[in-house]
Amino acid sequence: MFTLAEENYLKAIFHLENDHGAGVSTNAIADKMDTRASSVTDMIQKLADKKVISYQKYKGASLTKKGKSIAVNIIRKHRLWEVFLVEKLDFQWDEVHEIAEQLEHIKSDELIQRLDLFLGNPDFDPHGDPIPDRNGYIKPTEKKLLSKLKKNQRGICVGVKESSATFLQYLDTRKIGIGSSITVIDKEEFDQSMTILVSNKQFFITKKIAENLYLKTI
Amino acid sequence: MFTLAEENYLKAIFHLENDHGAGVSTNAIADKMDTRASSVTDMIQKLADKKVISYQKYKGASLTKKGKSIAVNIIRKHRLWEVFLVEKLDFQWDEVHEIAEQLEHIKSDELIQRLDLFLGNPDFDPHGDPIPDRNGYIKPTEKKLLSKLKKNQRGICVGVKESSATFLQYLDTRKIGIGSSITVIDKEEFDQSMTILVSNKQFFITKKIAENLYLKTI
DNA sequence: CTTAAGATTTAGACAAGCCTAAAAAATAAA
DNA sequence: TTTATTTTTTAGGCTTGTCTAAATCTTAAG
Repeated sequence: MFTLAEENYLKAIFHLENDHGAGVSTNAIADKMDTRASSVTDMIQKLADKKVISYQKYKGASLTKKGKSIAVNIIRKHRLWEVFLVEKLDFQWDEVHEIAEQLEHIKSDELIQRLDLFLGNPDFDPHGDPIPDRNGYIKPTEKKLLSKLKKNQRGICVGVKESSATFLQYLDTRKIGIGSSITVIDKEEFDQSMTILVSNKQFFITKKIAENLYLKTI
Repeated sequence: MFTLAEENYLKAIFHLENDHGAGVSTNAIADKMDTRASSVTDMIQKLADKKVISYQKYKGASLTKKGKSIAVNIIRKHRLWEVFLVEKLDFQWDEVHEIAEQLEHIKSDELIQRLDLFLGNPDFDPHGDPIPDRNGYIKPTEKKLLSKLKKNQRGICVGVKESSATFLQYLDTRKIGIGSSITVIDKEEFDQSMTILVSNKQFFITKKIAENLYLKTI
């Protein structure tokens, strides 16, 4: 059995490997977990002893099969709970992350199986992230960052990369959500900023925003 | 904010005070928490510092107003989650206690308020225990232990005192649940055992069973 | 190739919660 | 009321997960 702290480290390492390729540095983990590098070293040594990551001094860490399976299961729980909070309890999509961070650590396979059924076996969470199935399989989705689109291309918003409350609220005020159609009206070479069209309104967005919106191009 | 361990101590002290009157002994808490008396001493000193219990060396502990309010809130959460598990996820009443022990520590007032609404503001949990309202108010219920009934008296089962899985499963096999009509056919002076009638079947039950079933007499 | 900068690890400390063993206080028994 | 028993507390230690400061390794620069 794994402690809350261990589970959080595994989850963080999973996300880091997913975003920036295998082999995660101590500092990268410390950054993500908002803790000190020395604390990370302690923990990854423990996780290596438990065979959930492979690790060599000074060479970074990466999840073993077992570690990945644990991490994916936590993510599955997190995303299912988010669906519950939004679909059943009428929370807004920017309010659910923190609560799901707690709920994801509840230990009961039966509970998650039943929750999944109760929610109708959803494929995506409220932010468009895919929900791993019971075996840890994550359906691959072809999605592209808005920042990769060129002038005049368009797509449907299928997810967000960041899911901080502030970013989601930013999107809300501009009526951008999962399913929104987005067209690139103009793109500035210099700073990668864009003018986009969303439901007949034009918005100016920075590179940072465009790098956190996933689209399915059409 | 209170840690998981602190919350569990407060809950235990609340239940002990409820069952056996104010002023709870160190050993009683150690027993309930399945821990050592010395650990209890450590913790109640800490809780006293935090003003959630009043405590004098060698004299036992009792909850302050603040401590009681925290304990009742945890119990409220526990019971609401139990309703959710049984009503929405189709768990059996003997399967929910352990999961609710985890869920009761999730921190979000908004969550509980919405959960309460989603469940239709239930008054009782699946074991017949009253659910405290948002202000910590527990509706007083007139209920009597089956063990207090005399020969030929009858009542409706409104709750169980114990809610261990083994006891609840014992009741299930005899088709005894919330709402069952129970009549005392015979009561043995010597050992307080009883013969009872439940839905046209007679059962022999020991004193211990009778002391864990709450009835509303009619 | 040698040094400086940056990343990582080690060493030592601390708080929370638990433990065992021993001391002290309270209670029951003689 | 004095002794024996039980209860409770203290003392000291252990683990988990964190920290700071110092040491060590890696890498980038000259």
